[in-house]
Amino acid sequence: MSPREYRSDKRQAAAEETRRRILDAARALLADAAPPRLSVDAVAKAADVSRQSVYNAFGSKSGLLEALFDTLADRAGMGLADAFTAPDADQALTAFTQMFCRFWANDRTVLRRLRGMAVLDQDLERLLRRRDEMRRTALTELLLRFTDTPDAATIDVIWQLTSFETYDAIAARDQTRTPEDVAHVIAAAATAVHHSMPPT
Amino acid sequence: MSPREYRSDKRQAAAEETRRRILDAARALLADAAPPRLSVDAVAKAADVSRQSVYNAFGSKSGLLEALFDTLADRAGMGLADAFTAPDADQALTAFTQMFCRFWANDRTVLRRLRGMAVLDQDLERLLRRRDEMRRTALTELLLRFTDTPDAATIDVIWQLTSFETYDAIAARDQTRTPEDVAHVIAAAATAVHHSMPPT
DNA sequence: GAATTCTTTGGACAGACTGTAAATCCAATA
DNA sequence: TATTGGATTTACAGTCTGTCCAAAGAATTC
Repeated sequence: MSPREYRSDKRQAAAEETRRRILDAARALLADAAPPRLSVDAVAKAADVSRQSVYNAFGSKSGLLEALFDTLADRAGMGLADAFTAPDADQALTAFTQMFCRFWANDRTVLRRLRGMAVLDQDLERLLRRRDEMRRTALTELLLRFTDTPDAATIDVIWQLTSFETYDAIAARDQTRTPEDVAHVIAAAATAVHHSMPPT
Repeated sequence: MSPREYRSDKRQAAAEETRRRILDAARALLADAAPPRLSVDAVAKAADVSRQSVYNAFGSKSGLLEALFDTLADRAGMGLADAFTAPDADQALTAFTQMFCRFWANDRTVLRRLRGMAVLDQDLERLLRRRDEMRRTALTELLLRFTDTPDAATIDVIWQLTSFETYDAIAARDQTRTPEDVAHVIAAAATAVHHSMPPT
């Protein structure tokens, strides 16, 4: 009748381990060259785990994709210190851009596919939107350090310039460009737009 | 043995008609608020046509999506005359931007979903890439009228600024903006980037 | 050691979807 | 009237998601 008190570290650690294995397998599959579609079955096989365990750990395919995106996205936003300690707006914008381009470059294929899948998956879509929104608030804060009332339209444009879509498109245009090159191109555009900002 | 010479206008017209009906139904479904997924069955039902007819007319679901995108995209590129007769680069870029924004605004939801599906559909992906490439060559030609050797990186950025992704993101940020407002915001950014173009 | 709890596994199943095939119907045409 | 292209109907194979359940394995508590 009265339930026993259970507090296990080994079991919890093991569960975390399989979670991690599944996420790793999913990431590897999505990063692979030709994945026509990502099935839960394929992920389970790649992680050497039963299909049921995937549902056990993440509830659904959407849950798995959301968790995967979160693990990738959590790494972003970490290195924004450079941008926020820059002495002027140009250097701040450049640091901001570089930071995100590094992040986009890291898991480019995976991110592109996740974003594609989000179009058909409302939960995932909401998650991505929330993350993009975080980038925008960070950008707004950044510009507030150098401008009293930054123009909303300008922020929107720079926000879009620092998006994954822009990085992916520019990087795809010229395969010889390194992520740093792409960041440089985007940062130049961002500062140009910023300089043309109308006075309020 | 010898096949009759059949040249029917009525039959061909009827076939065209069902094709059109199917495309219309698919577009309507994709434009609808909450389409969790677009199945061939749903399209057939909405077009009041058998599922087999869809395969008859388009071969596969990919074929249907490609045809749908083509009918939408063919309307673009029509109204570029304004841009190519503009007296200076700024007006040309503005006309160019407005033209595409009008197009993006027309079938915004459908385009967004088609682009999402393209991530999981190689044929569709190739088609979209080809269309985007056409926009880039048009843009290059346009800038060649006012600049001897336009900077490749600058073109890439303006190309991205006039993309559907940029339009969609900027329009989504502020629902009160009309398509013309969005075009204005983007055109301002494009001209700013163009002005900052490094001399060659 | 024995009971208890959590996790994983395997199999089976319903339901939705894509794509193919064969038989049939219908209207336009020769 | 016989023929033909297109549309319909029905059936089927195969894949995928998501759920249920019974059983096994392992760690933890008593």
